Amino acid sequence: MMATSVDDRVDALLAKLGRRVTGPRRRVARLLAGKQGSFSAEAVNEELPEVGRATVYRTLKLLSDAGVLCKAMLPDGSPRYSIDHSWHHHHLICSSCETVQEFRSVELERLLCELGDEIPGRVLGHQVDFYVNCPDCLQDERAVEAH
Amino acid sequence: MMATSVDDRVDALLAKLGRRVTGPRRRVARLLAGKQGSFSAEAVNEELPEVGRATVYRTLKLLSDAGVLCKAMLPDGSPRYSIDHSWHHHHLICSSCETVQEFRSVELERLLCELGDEIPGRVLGHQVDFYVNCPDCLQDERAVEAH
DNA sequence: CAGGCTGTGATACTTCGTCTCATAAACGCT
DNA sequence: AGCGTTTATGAGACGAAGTATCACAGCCTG
Repeated sequence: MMATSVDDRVDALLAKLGRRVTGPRRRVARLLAGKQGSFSAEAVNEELPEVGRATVYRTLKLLSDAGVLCKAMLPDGSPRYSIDHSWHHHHLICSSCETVQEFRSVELERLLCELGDEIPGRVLGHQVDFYVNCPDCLQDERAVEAH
Repeated sequence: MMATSVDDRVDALLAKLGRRVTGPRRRVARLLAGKQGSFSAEAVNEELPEVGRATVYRTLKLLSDAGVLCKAMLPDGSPRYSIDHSWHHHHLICSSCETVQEFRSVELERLLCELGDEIPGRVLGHQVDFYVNCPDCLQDERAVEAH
């Protein structure tokens, strides 16, 4: 059944990590599975009053570390989580609605890799963010302009 | 005289912005002028106990907006300020000592610009961060390994 | 079912930044 | 220089976001 597939995947993930399968973790995972776009830790916390705040934060960190979630920073430094759909990607961050979208470019990746060789020291990773106004927000903007 | 050159530049900047030249602003600017590398707002605050916290934050924002300082985010989202030496640049962030360095590449800039055209919506800006272990930290690491 | 870990949740605490507001300082004008 | 307007300051309250603590619960193994 569909209803159990999320649980199954969470079970498998936790087993792989040697962590226990618990009610709160399932509840968080189920909520996330049903979410579109990006969300803040605090939003998750508010939507799950039956799960303690500490546990929400712990679980988000757990899932981030496991690569299920990915954490992006808004321009002001506040984190947003989103389901990690693809292995290595970058972000399109809407400055207006604060939504985060994934973005990929083979070319970009290749260039960044080349540049890494010229950088003194050891390169651990990189991050590219585009700050944008997403199509939806542009639409709204036009609607406002037209009264 | 050398002693007044920092003040002169701050005076000119503030005049250009239509802001007042005040003691606290001079004190912050003088401190920053003598700094190497990157620093947190709180560090500046601690080094200037005679300047109020709100004023330190306000002045850092002022100088950031004016392009004198530039604000980079550590992987955990905490901001670091550094003197902005060149107009458009990206960052090398050491995960170990948390130092931020400037980084520039014409090629990268061109590619990012091209990619911007393909992105749906309006692109406002972009940001590229490399997470590294800087040469100094690698040196220290080797020293530790060798007992 | 006993005993040990792991996980949980209430809550205190910390950190970082903003807001408020009475006071003080800067600056243009004369 | 003195005056009045405007802007800036600083003490402290406030708020948001995340972490630490710790007693207790519940899962798992033997």
